[in-house]
Amino acid sequence: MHAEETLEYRKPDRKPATREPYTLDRLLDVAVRVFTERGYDGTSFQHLSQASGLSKSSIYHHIESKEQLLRLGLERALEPLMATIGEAEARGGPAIDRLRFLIRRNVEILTDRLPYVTLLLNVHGNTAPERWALEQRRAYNRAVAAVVQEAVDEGSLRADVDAKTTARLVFGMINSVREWYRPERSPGAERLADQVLSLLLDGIRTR
Amino acid sequence: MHAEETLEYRKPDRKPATREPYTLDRLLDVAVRVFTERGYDGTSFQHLSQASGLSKSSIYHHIESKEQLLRLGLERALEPLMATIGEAEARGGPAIDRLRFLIRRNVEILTDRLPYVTLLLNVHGNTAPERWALEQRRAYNRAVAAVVQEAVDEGSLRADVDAKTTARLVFGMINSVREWYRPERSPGAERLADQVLSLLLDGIRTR
DNA sequence: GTCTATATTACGATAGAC
DNA sequence: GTCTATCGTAATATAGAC
Repeated sequence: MHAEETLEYRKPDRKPATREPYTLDRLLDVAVRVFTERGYDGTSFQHLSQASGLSKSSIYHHIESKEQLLRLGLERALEPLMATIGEAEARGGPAIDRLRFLIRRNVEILTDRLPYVTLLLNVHGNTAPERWALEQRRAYNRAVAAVVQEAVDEGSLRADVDAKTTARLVFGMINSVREWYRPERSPGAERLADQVLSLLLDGIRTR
Repeated sequence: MHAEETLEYRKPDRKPATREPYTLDRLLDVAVRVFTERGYDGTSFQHLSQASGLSKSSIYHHIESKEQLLRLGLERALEPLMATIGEAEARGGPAIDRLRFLIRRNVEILTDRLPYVTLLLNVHGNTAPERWALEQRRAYNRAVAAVVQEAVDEGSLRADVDAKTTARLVFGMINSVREWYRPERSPGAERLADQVLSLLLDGIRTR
C-alpha cells in the first residue's frame, strides 16, 4: 500500500482554481504584457506560467505554439495601425491635414494598445511572424512618408530636410512614447497627441 | 563499419583557419553586431560561432560568459554618453546652448557607435548588466531633463509643454535614429545633427 | 480546462587534446 | 588560440489522467 493511494491528495475536495477559466484573449493579454517586459525571446513558458497562474502545459490548451501567441499580439497592434492608412486616404484634402490625422491616430493607438504596439516596435525578425510584422511596418512607413512628401510638395512642410528623414524622425518621436507612457499616470491620449503635434509642427523653442 | 569512420573527415589536411586570431575587441564587435540584429536573448553561442567563424567553445577563451559580452558592449555605449553630462556642465552658459550640445553629441555618439548604442537602447532588464545599464540611462535622462527644465525657466524653450515630456520626446526622436541609420548611406553625423536640431527647435512646418 | 509526467532538443558552459 | 566532445540544465512541446 502506497502513501499516495491512502492520502489521495484530497483530490475530490480540491477546488481546481479560484479564478475563472482562461480564454485565449485573457491569456494573450498576460502573455503580451510579459513579452513587452522581458522581450519575446527572453520569455519562456515558465515565465508565462508564473504570470498567468496556469501550468506550462495548460497554456497549450489555448494555443498551438509560442509563435502563435506572438502573431496574435502583433496583429492586435497592426490591425488598427494599418487601417489608418486607408482612413487618411479616404479623407482627402490637404496633405498636412491627413498627416495630422495620421499622427493623432498613431498616438491614440499607441496609448490604447500600449503593450501590443510596444511588442510590435521591439521585434527583431527572428521568427516568421516577426518578419511578417516588419514587412507590414515597412508598408506603413512608406505610406506615411508619401503623405509627408505630399505635404512638402504642397508647401506645408519645410523642404530643407528631405521628406523621408522628416517622416522617420516624426514617427520615431511618436513611437518613443512607448518607453515611458503609463496609462494611469501620463496625460490622456488626446492631450498627449496635442502636445506631440504642437512640438513637431512648431518646435520646442519660444518665439 | 560506419561511413563516418571510413571518411575521417580529412582531418589531418585541414587548415584550421586562414584568418588572424581573435582579440576580445574584434570578438566584441562581432557579438554586438549579432546582438543588435537578433537581440541579446535571441542570440545563442551557435549564432556567435557562425558569425565569428570560431567554435562555440573557442569563444570562451576570450570571455567568461555571454553576460560579460553584453556588459562590455553596454559599457562602450554608456561611457561616451555619460561623459557628455559632465562636459555640458563644464561648458556653463545658457541652458539652451548646453541642450544643443547634448543633442549634437548624442547624435554623434549614436552614429559613431551605432551597434553599441542600439544594444543599449534595446535592453529589457533581464540580467544584471542590463539592469545596471537601465540605471545609468535613467541617470542620463534625469540630467538632460534638468537642462531642459533650465532652458524652460530661462525662457528659451516653450513652457506650455512640461519639461519632462519635452525631454522625453526630444531624446526619443534622437534615439529613434538607430532604427534606420546606415553609416554608408545616411547623412554624416554633423549634417544629421543639424537637421535634427533644426526640426526640433523650429518645427517641421513652413513659416 | 487544468494538471503531472515526460520526450526531445537547444542552451550556456567546461574538460582536455593539439 | 582553437578545436572536439561532453556535461547539466532549461527550453518548447506532447501524452494522458482527471
